[in-house]
Amino acid sequence: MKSRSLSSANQPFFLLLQLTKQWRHIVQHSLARAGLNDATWRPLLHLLLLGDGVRQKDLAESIGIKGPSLVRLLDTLIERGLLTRAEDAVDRRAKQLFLTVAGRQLAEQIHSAVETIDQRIMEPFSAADMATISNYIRRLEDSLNHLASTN
Amino acid sequence: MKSRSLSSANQPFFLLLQLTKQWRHIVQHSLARAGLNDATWRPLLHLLLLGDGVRQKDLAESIGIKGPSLVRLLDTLIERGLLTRAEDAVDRRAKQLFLTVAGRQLAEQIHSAVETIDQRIMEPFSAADMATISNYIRRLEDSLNHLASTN
DNA sequence: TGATAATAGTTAGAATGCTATCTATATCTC
DNA sequence: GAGATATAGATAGCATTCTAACTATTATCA
Repeated sequence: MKSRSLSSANQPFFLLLQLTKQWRHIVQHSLARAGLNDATWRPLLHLLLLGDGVRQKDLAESIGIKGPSLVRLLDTLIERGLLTRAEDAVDRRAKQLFLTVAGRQLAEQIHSAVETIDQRIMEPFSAADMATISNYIRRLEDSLNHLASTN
Repeated sequence: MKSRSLSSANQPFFLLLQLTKQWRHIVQHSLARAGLNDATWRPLLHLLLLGDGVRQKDLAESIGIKGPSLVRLLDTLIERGLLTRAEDAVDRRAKQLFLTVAGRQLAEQIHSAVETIDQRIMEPFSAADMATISNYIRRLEDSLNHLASTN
């Protein structure tokens, strides 16, 4: 039995899957070298960017994960003294999140490390390239959303 | 404390992460509707495309996962009678993989479902768009590989 | 040719995501 | 304002991936 063409392996989404996997790998590696060797860096970074007092729901959405996935990560980070959970005075169902001093310091380091990586990766691309890429990503998003909504 | 700009959330890799997540979600959903509701579709599809007799190592690389991740998936698929593992006569460390009749039938269904999804997603894009996208993906790959190799 | 390296696959255990379900609180509608 | 519905977060359990360490076999080369 001869193998048929590997058509699907050349489809954009297959390649993008590989690409994003490698990007995460590089970030992990760089953070590990800076002594930040676990994967809870995303909540810290996004909390830094969103600002203190954000709710878990909004942090989860910013990171791109679901609420329950975030809970365990936060538990770990709180255990390590990097952030705190506090009841929201306005809505007692909700919790607000705050970086501790140590958490903020770490988040700054992460921010700088990730920014450096992204800059280095995008170095070979011109501003026009970047704009084109953003545009294609937006169009792909639209197409995916359309397909998802019409089933 | 005011929130600073959400710069990193607009970086291409963050967006690509979301994009690929959604793509996988759509594929899962479509396969589930066709009665193929588990996530072992990728080994079957890639085995179909690579052809019978492929080694586990090569299948893992084709899928984009590591060897140990594949082992359990294959165990499950073999248990369900969809494929078989056989010792390679030439290299007795290696195993060759073969689709059963049922496995091949299922793999054909998966192939057709995934192809349909990709076609529908890429429908709004011209051939020139596709070429441009492929080119950008290749350049991003190169840049990532370069960064990974030079640390 | 015999010691050392490398390679294919497996096993064990951890990390990180998900869905379904639960509790507590808030909002909406009649 | 009471009952129905919706929302924020937590918990439980499953799925998918990884790394590290192990076995068996093959390749290298001194």
